Amino acid sequence: MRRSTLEEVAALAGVSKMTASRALRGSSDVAEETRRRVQQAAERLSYVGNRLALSLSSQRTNLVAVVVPSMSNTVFPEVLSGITTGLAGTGMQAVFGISDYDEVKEREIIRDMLSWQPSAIIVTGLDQPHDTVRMLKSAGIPVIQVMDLDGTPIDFNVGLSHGDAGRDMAVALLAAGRKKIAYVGSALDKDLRAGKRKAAFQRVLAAQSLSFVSEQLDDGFSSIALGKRLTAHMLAAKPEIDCIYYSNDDMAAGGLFACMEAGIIVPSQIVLAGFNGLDLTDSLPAPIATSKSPRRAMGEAAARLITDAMKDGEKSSGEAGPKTIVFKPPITGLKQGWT
Amino acid sequence: MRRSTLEEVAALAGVSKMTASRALRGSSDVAEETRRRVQQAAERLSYVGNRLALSLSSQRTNLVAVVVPSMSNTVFPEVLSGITTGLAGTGMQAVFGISDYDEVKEREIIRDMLSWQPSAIIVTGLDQPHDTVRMLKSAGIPVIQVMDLDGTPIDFNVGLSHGDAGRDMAVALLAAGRKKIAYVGSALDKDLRAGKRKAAFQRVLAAQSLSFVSEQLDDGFSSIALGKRLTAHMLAAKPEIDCIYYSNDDMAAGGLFACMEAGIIVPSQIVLAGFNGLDLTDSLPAPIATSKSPRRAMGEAAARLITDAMKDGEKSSGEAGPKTIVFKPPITGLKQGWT
DNA sequence: ATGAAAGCGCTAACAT
DNA sequence: ATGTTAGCGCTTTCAT
Repeated sequence: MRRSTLEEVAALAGVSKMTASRALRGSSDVAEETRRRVQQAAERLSYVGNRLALSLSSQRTNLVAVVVPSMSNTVFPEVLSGITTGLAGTGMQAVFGISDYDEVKEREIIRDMLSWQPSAIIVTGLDQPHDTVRMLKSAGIPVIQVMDLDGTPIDFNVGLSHGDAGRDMAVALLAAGRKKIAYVGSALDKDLRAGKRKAAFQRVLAAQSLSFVSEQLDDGFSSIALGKRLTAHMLAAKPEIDCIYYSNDDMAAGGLFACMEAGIIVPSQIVLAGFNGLDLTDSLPAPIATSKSPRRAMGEAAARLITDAMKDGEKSSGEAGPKTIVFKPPITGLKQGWT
Repeated sequence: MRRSTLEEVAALAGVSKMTASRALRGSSDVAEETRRRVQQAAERLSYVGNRLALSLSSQRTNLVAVVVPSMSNTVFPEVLSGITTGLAGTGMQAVFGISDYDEVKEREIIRDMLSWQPSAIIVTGLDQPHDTVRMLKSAGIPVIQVMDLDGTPIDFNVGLSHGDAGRDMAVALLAAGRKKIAYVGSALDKDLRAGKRKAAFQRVLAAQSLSFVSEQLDDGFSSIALGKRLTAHMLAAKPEIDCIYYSNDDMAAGGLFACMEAGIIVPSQIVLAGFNGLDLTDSLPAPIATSKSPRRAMGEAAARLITDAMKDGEKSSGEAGPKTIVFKPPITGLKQGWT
């Protein structure tokens, strides 16, 4: 069953294509009677409308391209969810792409997305290679970089400083009296933001003439299972550790389960700290410290930035709102007095 | 900076639009020298290509529309991930939409997706209302319904029987000697598949003249925190319960944490059972029973069905592979001898 | 191996 | 309030 076209609807309603178009889009100056006939015709034909033609003709797609590194880590779907929510009712629609933490794939996906002529594009992080940045710049649309602030944005920027997050957590753990701190992480070559947190954390330690008493790193992607395994290893080798900083909450939750199996009491014997503030962390049988990143809010903020930019574009007005939106993730799960 | 067009690339290379088009798409009959000149021109202009025009002209988008109910439950991003993986390298590209478990929203999103003229569409479940089904049918493209098998498919179907899953779990729990079984669930009016599992579970109980000794239901979406809260309530009221079936693993994991806080030993005192087989379930400090649904594999199977259908479409050949792909989720986390 | 003409389905801009 | 003309940027088809 071939899809019916506007022309067919118009013919059935006995009007011109143009009138049919106006009627269906709810233009004001169409006779009520005409509108009804057109709508009935469209209904009868199950008319759907061809947005390729619409967008090509009108020169705007109302598409927002979004590129994230992964769908496996809950964090990114949550951001996407926020973006979708923020875009709801604006006529804009998000389209998602996954880069698999791969710069080359990311470039190809961005190119691909740009070929659909989106009205704006949201990408993860600030660490795109030069040629990707060049491509983004020459697209001539608002570019929003989300989730990270540590770097030089192309255009708009929404996120949090992972350097600050790592630093703050180190300060908080030291303030809680922890001295023998270890690190457990994974895929740091791919997850650059986790690397920034770790580096900042280490800088704080170094300032106190301290360093990680042990490190467990793995190439695989972060997961509860991996965090559990690496932690079990580490605890077996270095039982004197009194604190572990993890690349994120998944790993830290796994660490908690490893401690429980080893009969090590959290947090009195050992404090565990992650990053993200996954919902999970509020329900665990023992507290783990974490930085609560507002994923959904970041997504919504990015969406808002775009809708605002579109409005400003229309009015061709001068100033276009703030270019950077800063979030500060609070630390939870860490109480004083655990010395 | 306005986006450059094929015409501009062609002009810069000193050839016609058509030759430039062929050169960029790697058509065989273009002089090597010409091809080089065109590619250089494209490079110089950061030419990206307009897929709206391409698709409008060529009458195919190579887009696969995918509609899922949510991004908050990890399960769906995993399916999307599988679809993306399965589509990689085929020239097809997935586009995602979220229905928020709302039939009306779902219809509008499907309509919207169809307006982009996708080459195929994947939707979640078999329970779309009539008018949505009608719309899908009249789209004239392959329709793949995923994640559920209990119902009448429109076209292709990939998934598992939630009825069977609920039944099998009931049988297994009874075989493990559990008698006082309770149910904890949420959003059953929206998550129809969880409802199917529960109903089938109850049928098994009824056949043994049993029924749930207690039920805790909630309107909110499933989460670890909610599972924990509802379980704590239930255990306080009915300490004699020796088994709880949950609407899914998130809820069950929360249930486990509630038991741990209450000092109730899992699984000896109480067996907890969920659904999905989240990665989490392999690492928890006590086992919870679950049906491992192969989310990623289901996504990949759906993708494969589509790529096969496209090939068959080309050859215009008769038979088009199996229309239904059945997955059987194994039960894990449940050992005999817990009587 | 290259080019010219026509058209994909729609809307913008200008009539009337 | 309705219609006409032109064209969005590309590919298809047919020439050469």
